[in-house]
Amino acid sequence: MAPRSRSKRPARSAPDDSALQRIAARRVPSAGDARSLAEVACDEIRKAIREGRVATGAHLTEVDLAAWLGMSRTPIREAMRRLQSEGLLLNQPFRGALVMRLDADDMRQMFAVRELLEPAAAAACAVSAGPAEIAALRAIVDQEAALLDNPAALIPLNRQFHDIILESARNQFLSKAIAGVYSLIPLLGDSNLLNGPHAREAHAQHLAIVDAIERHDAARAEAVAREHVRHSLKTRLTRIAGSESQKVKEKTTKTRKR
Amino acid sequence: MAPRSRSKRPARSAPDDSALQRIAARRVPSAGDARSLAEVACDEIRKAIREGRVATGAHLTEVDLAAWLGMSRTPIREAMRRLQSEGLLLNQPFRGALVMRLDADDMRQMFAVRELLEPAAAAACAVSAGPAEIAALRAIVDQEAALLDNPAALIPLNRQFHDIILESARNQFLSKAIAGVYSLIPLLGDSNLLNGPHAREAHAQHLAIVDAIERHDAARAEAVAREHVRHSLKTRLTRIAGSESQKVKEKTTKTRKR
DNA sequence: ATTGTATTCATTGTATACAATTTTTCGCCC
DNA sequence: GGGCGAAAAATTGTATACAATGAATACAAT
Repeated sequence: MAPRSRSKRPARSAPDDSALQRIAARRVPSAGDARSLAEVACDEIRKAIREGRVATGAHLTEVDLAAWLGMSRTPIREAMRRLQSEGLLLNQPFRGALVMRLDADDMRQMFAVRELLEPAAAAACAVSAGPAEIAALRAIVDQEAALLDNPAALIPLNRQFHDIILESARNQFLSKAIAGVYSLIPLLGDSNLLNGPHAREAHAQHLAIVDAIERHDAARAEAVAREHVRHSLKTRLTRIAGSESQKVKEKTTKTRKR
Repeated sequence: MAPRSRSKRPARSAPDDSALQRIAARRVPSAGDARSLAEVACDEIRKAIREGRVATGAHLTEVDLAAWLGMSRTPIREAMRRLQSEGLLLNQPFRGALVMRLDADDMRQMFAVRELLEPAAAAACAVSAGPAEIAALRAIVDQEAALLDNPAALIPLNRQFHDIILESARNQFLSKAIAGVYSLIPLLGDSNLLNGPHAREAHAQHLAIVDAIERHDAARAEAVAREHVRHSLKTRLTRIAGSESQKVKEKTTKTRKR
């Protein structure tokens, strides 16, 4: 037990100097950050899943992840438990955790729930949104209009848009239910917004939703939101059908690591 | 296959022989139980909340719970994290976790979500339920009819009824969304089924739902399920209004400290 | 060769020590 | 008496050692 004098959390002795580890440590120690390692681990694993660095169906164990992120098993355990309860990981007792994989049927189930919840949120928002919230929504849609050819910028805007609607709906249970579904969207692969025509239609629907909310027309907001969800599912299913033939060769280029 | 040590989790050196600890340890060691202490802690804390042994708004710390249940902080931490993500506990950094308290407005929000999800589940069940599932539902409703004056027996039946419908709906995301809401119902206090007249109406509605499901009449199942949720909210709100005057003396269960 | 059994391995569960950070308390000066 | 700051207490975060258990494997007997 050497009395190591570790000043701060960030720069631990990391024999593993992979890029991921450094990204994790770069969380600006100056500000009153104080993020726990468990949170860091959670975000890193989420990001790795979202970016496809760990394939769906991959086998993750506590020791592997601990070595990978340069921390002990304790925060890793906590992160894995959280990701399991979110549904991103599937616990396989004594055999590691699997990165959840969703097939087309799962996707349809997910969108069936979104089709229930998101229109209800839009309707509730139309009822209770104040001027500030409407202005915020309008601002986002305006930014979208200017960035229609920049999918990378569109994605966070889209998230903000839906977050504001959810907040304005003023129903914590509705928010939590939708959040539970949203957290699994990364498992579906790339965002629909990378598809130009889809992004334009989505933007038009966002605009129609904001218009309806501004007029406090709950029925209209609900209807457009429902159409928005349906359109999103349709695009995804089309993409799946289109990439069906390419699936085979993708297998070969998959993770060669570990 | 049992020539080896049959000792499950050998009674750890527990200087604390509180009643709760023994109850936790008495989880039939004969079967292939193998429940982790974290699960035990989770269930014990849930039960204590449900039975009102810890008041809503109470302050729980890791060390207190660890001493209470006779285990180390590690499994307690895991249990608390789970309960926090379920929404039963609210984390107050460095001040312990609060047992969440729901007011009448929270209750309305919760039931608004139930009114979205449960009718959808009933409708989906009406579409996809097979003979076995319909028979199971019918059996439960029959048992209910015989136990209308025994609320304690009615409560698990009610839970089974809704669980079967949820399973038959064959949508894991819908199930998870509803489960997320159900887990907070203990925070609302005693079950509505303790109220005789309500129990009878609820039973009649269950019967109507099963009839609709058996005829695969999704619209009817959905409508009755919606009415079922609304009725449940109405009963709860009436009870709150009625017990409003008694709230003062409930304060006595607070924890004494310092 | 197959099957039953013992051994080893991999993985997870739990306890404990310690570090870090926050809240609280207490003494001090004004 | 009331702010102010430092020490103390309380609480949580993290690492690590070890125990327990499921899975895998080697090996012997038939």
